[in-house]
Amino acid sequence: MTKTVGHSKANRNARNKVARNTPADNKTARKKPKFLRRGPDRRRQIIAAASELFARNGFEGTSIRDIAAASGVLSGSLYYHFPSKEDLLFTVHQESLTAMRNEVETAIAGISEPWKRLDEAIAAHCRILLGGRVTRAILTPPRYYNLRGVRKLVRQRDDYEQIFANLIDDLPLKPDCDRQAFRLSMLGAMNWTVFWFSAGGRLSVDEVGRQIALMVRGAAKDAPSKK
Amino acid sequence: MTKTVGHSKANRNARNKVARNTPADNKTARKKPKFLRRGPDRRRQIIAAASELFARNGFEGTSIRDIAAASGVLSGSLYYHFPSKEDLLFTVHQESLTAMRNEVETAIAGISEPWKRLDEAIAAHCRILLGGRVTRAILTPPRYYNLRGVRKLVRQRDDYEQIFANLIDDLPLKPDCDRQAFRLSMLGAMNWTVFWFSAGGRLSVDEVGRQIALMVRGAAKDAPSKK
Amino acid sequence: MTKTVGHSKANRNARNKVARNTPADNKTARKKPKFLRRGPDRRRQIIAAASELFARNGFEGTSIRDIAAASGVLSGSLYYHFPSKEDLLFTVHQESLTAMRNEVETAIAGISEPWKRLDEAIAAHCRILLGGRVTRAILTPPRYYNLRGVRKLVRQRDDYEQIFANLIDDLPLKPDCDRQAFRLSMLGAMNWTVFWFSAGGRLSVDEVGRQIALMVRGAAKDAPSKK
Amino acid sequence: MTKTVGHSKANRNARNKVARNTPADNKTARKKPKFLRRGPDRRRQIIAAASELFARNGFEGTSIRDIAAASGVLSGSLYYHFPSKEDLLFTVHQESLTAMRNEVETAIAGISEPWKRLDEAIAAHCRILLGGRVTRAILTPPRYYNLRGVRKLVRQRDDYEQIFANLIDDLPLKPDCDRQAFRLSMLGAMNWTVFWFSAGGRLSVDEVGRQIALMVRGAAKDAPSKK
DNA sequence: TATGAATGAGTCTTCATTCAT
DNA sequence: CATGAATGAAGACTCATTCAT
Repeated sequence: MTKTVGHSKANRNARNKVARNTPADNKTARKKPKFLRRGPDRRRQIIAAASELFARNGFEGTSIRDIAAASGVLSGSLYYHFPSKEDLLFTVHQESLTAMRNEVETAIAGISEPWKRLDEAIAAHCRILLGGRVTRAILTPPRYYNLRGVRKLVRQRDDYEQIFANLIDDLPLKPDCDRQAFRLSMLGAMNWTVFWFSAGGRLSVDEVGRQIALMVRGAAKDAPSKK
Repeated sequence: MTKTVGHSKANRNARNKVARNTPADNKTARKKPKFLRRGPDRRRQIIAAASELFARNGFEGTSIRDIAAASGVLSGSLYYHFPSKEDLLFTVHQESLTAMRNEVETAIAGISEPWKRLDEAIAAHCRILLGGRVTRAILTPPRYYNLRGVRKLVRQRDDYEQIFANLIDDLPLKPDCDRQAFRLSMLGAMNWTVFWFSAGGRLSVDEVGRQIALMVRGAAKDAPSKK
Repeated sequence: MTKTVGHSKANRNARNKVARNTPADNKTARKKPKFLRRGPDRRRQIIAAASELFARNGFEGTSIRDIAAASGVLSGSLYYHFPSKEDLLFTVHQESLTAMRNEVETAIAGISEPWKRLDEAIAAHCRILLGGRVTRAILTPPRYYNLRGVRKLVRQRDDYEQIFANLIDDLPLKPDCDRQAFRLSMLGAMNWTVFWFSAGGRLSVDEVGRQIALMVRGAAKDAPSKK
Repeated sequence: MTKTVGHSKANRNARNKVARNTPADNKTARKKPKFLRRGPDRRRQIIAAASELFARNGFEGTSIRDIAAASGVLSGSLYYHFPSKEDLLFTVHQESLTAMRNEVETAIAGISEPWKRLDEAIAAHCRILLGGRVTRAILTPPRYYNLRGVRKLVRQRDDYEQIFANLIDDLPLKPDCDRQAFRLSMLGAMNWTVFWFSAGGRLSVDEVGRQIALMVRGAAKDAPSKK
């Protein structure tokens, strides 16, 4: 009944080093820039490849070799950069959430009208989500990984979603509207788009965001339409 | 070092009937209850177990052995009932969709007011979804299976969702509201609940449905509140 | 390095019963002819089906279920008639060899000229071999089965081939011709036909036999020797 | 009860070089000689082991684990060198055919008398066949593999056998001798030797070849025909 | 840093065999 | 006699991971 995941001896000990490997500190950790290293950053390449593959095929559906191939490396080499597949997932997550946070915070900066702020946040969230640069795993944190890892993951995600919680707190909503349910439903509507949106289809990314914002307005006390 | 997969503990409660047959007590309980679980019940048991596991862990995240163990059989025995894991998934899908269709159609039968019909449909969808009897896989058809199989799957799901399309067609919506986007967003809000709803939490299943219905009302031309 | 074949508990004990199950004594062993039993003889049906399948796909390439299906039974039922797959093979063998022996002995009966006798024996051997009623396994006794079984098999085959040894003994051959090598090469030429002969092709079964007889004549005393 | 597969004992002598790496002594000999068997030799070792095992036990009768064990590797490692068992078979085939072609072409080079050329070709074919370095599978292409693969196999084999067709074309044969049947029967006589020849027996490899050549001469124009 | 090669546990699946009915 | 259902060992293959070079 207990499923084991891999045989990752290095998981615990090695994770510490990398887990907080934000873009910030791999700038400092870079040593001996040999002439052999192509591209500006192998590590970035790997993250990008992993991000896309995880998003497309899921965590279990993506093999380390897939990621390696997409990064132009052999699978063994990945382990120089990341101690385990799970760690790579965590990093991808973190990067994704950071990117989303940036996008959303930038989008709402300087706007004060509450509904307008929400509109922009929704638009930003959809924009980055459907841009294909973030991982589907963000959205569906697999509950079955070892707990330590997932807790961190979930905490990060919750931190990000707190932005929306704050936005919603500022909204005048009908009294029987539960703000938590509202937030989660709204995020659901947005996140779900990854399963049906297709680039180049009838609806543009922007239009998708606009429609969700439109739908969500309804909970307002007086259901005001956008002006 | 082997990592354990978290939820393994949580499995117990959901499987009391079957749990007796785990490898652990094989040694003592063997041989006697073999023929007791015969008949078409076995098939149902397997479908139920698979449904739950697929829902919790995804298709790739669920092993045939997991399903077998949860059904009180050995892995080889599954193949007496289903020709392949994929086939099992398809069956689970079909059953899930049939169950959902029944629940929803029953719920809206005899109701004529369009918004009320939608309310009931939402409630029914959430009810069955969060009852744990349907598979997350319905919701996120993995694109990478063999195409023939998936096409069938997607067609079935689309057939089901057509119910909602029809419901929405009858709704008086604001002119700038795209009915397709509306439907997909609404389904997203509902389907996403499987990722955050927890039974016994603050919100009941019914309340969740009510809140989604509430949110969604906003897109109405005049945003009428429930009476 | 040691491969186990199945988990056939019943092999030894049960084999005794069946191993000498010639057509002769299953006529006596037949009891209670219920109205349910279709066809003259289930047992024969199974042997026929097995014979053809072994011949076409080899021993490992044929599953008990294949044989069962081809006999109109379920796999479990085969075990009423034969204690194991290997035993079935042995029976098939025996039947094949008996059939071949009959065919060959009939063909040469009443002929006295040694070369003519050989011609007829070759023709008969090819006839029955290419008639599809005997198993390829006769020809290539897999050396890796449990020794007891194979030894019996090989003995049977050698008994049959003794007919040819006798035929050859009567032949006036060149002094440097080794009669054993002659026999084995000739049998090789004949047996190999199963790998290339195709019914309905340019050459008839009879013609194939004739050509082999023709080729083989070369070893005659008065054939031209190497210079 | 588990049956052992006979020849397992006979494996030892043929595998002395590698046998050290069997599971048995893994415990003591581990970790040290890992990198010693690197390089393209591994590939050769695997091909050699596979060739022998396929020849002895057939394709279905040989497990990937058998081959791995005989190569001093674990089964998973084979897949680093060959993408599939079938692919390994194809490679073994190709190597075998190449080896045979070389041997035969070398043997007949510089000889002009047609019968003498055939004698040498037969000798060469038998020599390499009975040297144990080629696979029985060459000879009996199992018809049930995926068609694409088998077709390639068969084509290769036919290419090789074309050498003999050419040789035979130069032969003055009796008018009623079918040259195709002659070739196939002759090849049958040769190929069949793998089923009866035993090294160290009464007949040497060379003698076997000589005897087949002798037998085959019968089809010569001036050999005595049937009366 | 990267790679080639290996590892070993795990995956899905097949199959000979058993046995209660 | 036949069947439906199960068993469990083995099969081919995958994959995260390791490590000497």
